[in-house]
Amino acid sequence: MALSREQIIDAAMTILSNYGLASLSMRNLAKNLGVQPGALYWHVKSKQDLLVLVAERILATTPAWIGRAEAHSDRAAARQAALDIRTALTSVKDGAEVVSVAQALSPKQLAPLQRLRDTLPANLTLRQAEWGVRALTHYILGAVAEEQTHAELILAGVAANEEWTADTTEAFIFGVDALLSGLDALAPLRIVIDLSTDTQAADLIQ
Amino acid sequence: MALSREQIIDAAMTILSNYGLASLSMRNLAKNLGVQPGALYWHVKSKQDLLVLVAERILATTPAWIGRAEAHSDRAAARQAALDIRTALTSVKDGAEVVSVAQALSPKQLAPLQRLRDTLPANLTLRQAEWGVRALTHYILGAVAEEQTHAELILAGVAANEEWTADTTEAFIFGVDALLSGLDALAPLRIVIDLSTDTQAADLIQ
DNA sequence: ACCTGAACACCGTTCAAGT
DNA sequence: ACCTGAACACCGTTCAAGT
Repeated sequence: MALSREQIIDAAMTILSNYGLASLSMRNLAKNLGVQPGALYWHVKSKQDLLVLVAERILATTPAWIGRAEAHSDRAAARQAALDIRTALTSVKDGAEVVSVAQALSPKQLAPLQRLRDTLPANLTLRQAEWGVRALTHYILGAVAEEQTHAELILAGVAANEEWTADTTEAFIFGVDALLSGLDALAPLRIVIDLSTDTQAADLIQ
Repeated sequence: MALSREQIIDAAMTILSNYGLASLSMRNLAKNLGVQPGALYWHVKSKQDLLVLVAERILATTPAWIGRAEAHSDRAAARQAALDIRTALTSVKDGAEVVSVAQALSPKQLAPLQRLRDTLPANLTLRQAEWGVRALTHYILGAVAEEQTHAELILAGVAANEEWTADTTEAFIFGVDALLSGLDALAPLRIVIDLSTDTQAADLIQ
């Protein structure tokens, strides 16, 4: 049967889970699929292209919270969203790094991250909300990437298991809470105006 | 005259400035120095080793604020420190990515980042301060890396110059302020105790 | 439509041997 | 002490040619 794009992503995920990003080469991937390297390029434009697909797959295990208005502006929901993304990233070796690279290659292509916006304080400016999502995203990806590479260095016996390593979840949440609390504090005062009837005010908010 | 480690770092910085991280290979570096690739390995343990040295050089252009107690817990000082780090990173193509990689390879080796701690709220727990530095670091490196790769994509004509690109400094500061404000909010209440005379209290704080 | 074979232009690293 | 030459084991990507 003919090779498929989905098969390629599957094989990539397997390599990632077992050996990590360093082993995810097009040649090695082809070997695992019993195919010549060039064959992959009929299904996928480039390695960068593939990495974006893999990143989407990694984040796909994320629950479909949000997009639902009830979650909006709920601090607990935001914290939970961050934790869900974290577990998705942690489910595969070097997951955070893969997503980081993918997001650098094609920014804002990754829907689950963009959906963090709906959990942020509702009274943020549009620009502020955009900045807030990016700040949260940078924090999450950076923090989890550090967790993962540090954990792998320990497994390899290269690094010592320092004391701070232990409560990695607590540390993660601390950063998320700090960011969320700060976003709340920086948000403009909440002014109750019905924008559907007051179009002048709607303009002012940009 | 014999090659020196310093010369190698110089040449690496030149390549970085002119062509970016993708062009910084050991082989290309050797060619620029008029030397065989193997020669580099007498002065440097590995490419990873070199990247850490280059990262230190990039951050070395950072002013030697802090470490001075006056800066401690001053929000304006913290904001300025973050901005100084940002300009250091921006001074070289892919600077933020280089430092990110270096920091992933040998965490906490990079002094200027660690010195951010001295600008954080003084009443944070030791653990909290450590987490705070890491959160700030992740944010700074992530945000500046995005700025830089996005700017390079625009130069290459690959990406469109979207509207949000403009006030990149404003966006950066917004994130820093959010984080700092959040850290303030999460810090334990400030209790005025003279630890030099009250050793029991000193123990409690860990 | 889908893949092979083979090539092109690269990598990082090691190490005997030279000076 | 410092470097060359040459090799080892890899990369991503392209593309005529096959089926």
